[in-house]
Amino acid sequence: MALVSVLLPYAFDAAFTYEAREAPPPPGAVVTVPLGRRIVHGVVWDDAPEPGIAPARLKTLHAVIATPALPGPLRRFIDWVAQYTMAPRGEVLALALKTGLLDPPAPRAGWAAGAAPSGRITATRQRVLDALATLDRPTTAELAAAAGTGAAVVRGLADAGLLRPAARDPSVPLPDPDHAPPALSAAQEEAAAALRASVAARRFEVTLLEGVTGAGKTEVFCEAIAACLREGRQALVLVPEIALSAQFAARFAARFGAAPALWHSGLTQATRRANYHAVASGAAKLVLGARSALFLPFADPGLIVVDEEHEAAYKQEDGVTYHARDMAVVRGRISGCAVILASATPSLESAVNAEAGRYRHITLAARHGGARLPAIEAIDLRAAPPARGRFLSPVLAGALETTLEGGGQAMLFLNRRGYAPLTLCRGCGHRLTCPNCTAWLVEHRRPGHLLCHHCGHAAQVPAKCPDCAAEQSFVPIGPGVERIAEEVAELFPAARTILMASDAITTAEQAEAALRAIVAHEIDLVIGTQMIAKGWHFPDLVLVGVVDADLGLGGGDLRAGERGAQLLHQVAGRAGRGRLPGRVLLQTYAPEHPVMRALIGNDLAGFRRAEADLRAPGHWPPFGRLAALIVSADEAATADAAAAALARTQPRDGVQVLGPAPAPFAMLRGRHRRRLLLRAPRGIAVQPVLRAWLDRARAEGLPRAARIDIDIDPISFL
DNA sequence: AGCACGCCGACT
DNA sequence: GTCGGCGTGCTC
Repeated sequence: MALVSVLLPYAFDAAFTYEAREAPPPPGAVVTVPLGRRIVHGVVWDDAPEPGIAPARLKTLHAVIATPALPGPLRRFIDWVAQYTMAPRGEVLALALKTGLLDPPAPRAGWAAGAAPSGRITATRQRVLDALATLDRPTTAELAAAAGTGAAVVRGLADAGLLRPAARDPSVPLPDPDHAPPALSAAQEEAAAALRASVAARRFEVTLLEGVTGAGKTEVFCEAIAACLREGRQALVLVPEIALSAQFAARFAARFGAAPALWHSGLTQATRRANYHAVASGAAKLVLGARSALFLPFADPGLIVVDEEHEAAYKQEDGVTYHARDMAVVRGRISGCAVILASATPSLESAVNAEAGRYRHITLAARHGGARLPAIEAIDLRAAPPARGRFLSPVLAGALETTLEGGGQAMLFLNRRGYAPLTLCRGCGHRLTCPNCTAWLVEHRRPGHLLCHHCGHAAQVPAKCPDCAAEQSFVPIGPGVERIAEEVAELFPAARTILMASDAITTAEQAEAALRAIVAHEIDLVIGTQMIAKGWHFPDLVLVGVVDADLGLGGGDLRAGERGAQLLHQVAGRAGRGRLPGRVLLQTYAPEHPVMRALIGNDLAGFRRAEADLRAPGHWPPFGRLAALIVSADEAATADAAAAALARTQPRDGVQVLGPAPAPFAMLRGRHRRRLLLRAPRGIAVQPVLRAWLDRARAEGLPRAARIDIDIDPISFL
């Protein structure tokens, strides 16, 4: 009897061997197999079956599921991601194989012309029959809408035998590459031509598409998508967060005359299932999704676009820790298709790859449609400090006043949710911290409580200080966006404002409604966090004020400067996108900081070179590799013992180990954390080094109660 | 991921 | 005396 290898979507690295009674199903087939006393889903894998399994343990394949097989490139991608991230292969398979999606979506009840031409044909009934002739098995609602009548007429025709039920597979709208091609500038057209050629070459090639904010990158990569559609192949566009997907979906619908198939966690099960099968069959030609869309079973992928490729949100932090931008490149290589990385502020990784010739580099240096880049100035808070208890310097307040009086739209950016990031006792300086995490509790006035941003712990401000027993002694320190909104309401009571933060705007619909109100200029002043930095196009926005440009630049994080420059550049890019020139004011205590200088001088390329010069000598990424070992345990002593065991057994030749140190949040969600960092030159594969290290540590008594999480290419250092 | 087996606390 | 807590370990 034949043996088959089946990979199961659980934390197993090895495929299990089963016996097949009939001809074994080919690799990729989705099957059910017995596991313990359960029947579970799995996928026939490419590994050679293990012949040595004791016959008593060997079980028999249960069934082959009638669902699309996982294509070979996807299987190889899963294997690759697993070996790279050091996650068990089954855990990576679980990202692709979701049990609830396997059944094909139910056909939709539709109508076709009936056989019996009986019954009266009224004018309305005739309209329905005319509409029917132009549609493919429409549903009752579609048919009624097309005929401009109600469902009752359709029912009546069905009862009279003039319509018969005819089920229809859920159709996916077909995007048309020539639906509404935009007028491109000469620079855009040149870039578009290069990208079209890259897609048409039908082979792996990565292009870094760098364009200043407002340069029209989207129009340009839409030309690559059009080329892909003309080839009849599928295009995938990744966005860093789903808040952006609604805006993109609308733009694609306008450009291609059909909405893209969406893929993100916010979809209903029925939609996910329909889209999964449409992707697998190849019917969905344009897919817009979050990072998990990389694991969809594309039938014929021709292009992958990673928009805002520098975004940290592409890094999956829990479970399998992968960077979707890097994995998109791998997916493209394995699938043999073109990859486009688009950004106004490319990551140093991608910039270095482009410079080294591994990626093609296309730059759009000017804004589209004659709009100019905004003028960026620093406000030195040492020279022009805000009044006591205020956070807007007189210079910024004055600029806001001028803008608002002139009927202009303005934006205030502060990357901090809530009212105040810190609450402390006036008497003794006691700070309110989270009991589960090493973090301050952030005051939120809207629901009216303190909140831990790491574990969600909520609390009330205590009436008495737990340390010095002083009564009513707690005061909020520092601003969050809610506090800025309060200050703005006092300064400009007549201004129509909106507060955009993730706690206020949680759904795509809310984001869309806010976007509409701002574009319609029903809002004078937008106050927001990170959420307002990205992608939005507000044509009337002329002034952007950054409340705390220094925020996030300290703290010793490797990428703090790079991230700060990217974020501030993105925010600044919201200004002056329409006809009016934009102005950006950065409130800072360090106007001479390289990040401020790069922004004011509009010299991000120079900033990147300076960053590269800082990182290259020490083999810091992207000139070397990093891997983080996060040790966590219920007891601090256990975490310390495990960290010590890892330190004792650390690898020595050619690599360097930093730590152990308390992880920046030494306690998170009630677990004690320690971190070790492995740094290696670029040419060394860190995975084998880590594997050998863990083996040594286990042999030397690594406490079993400690958990070790591995993060290859860590980016956040939290 | 489940679902076992396996050793220590409050009940019919 | 038993029911049951969830800690480690195994599943072809």
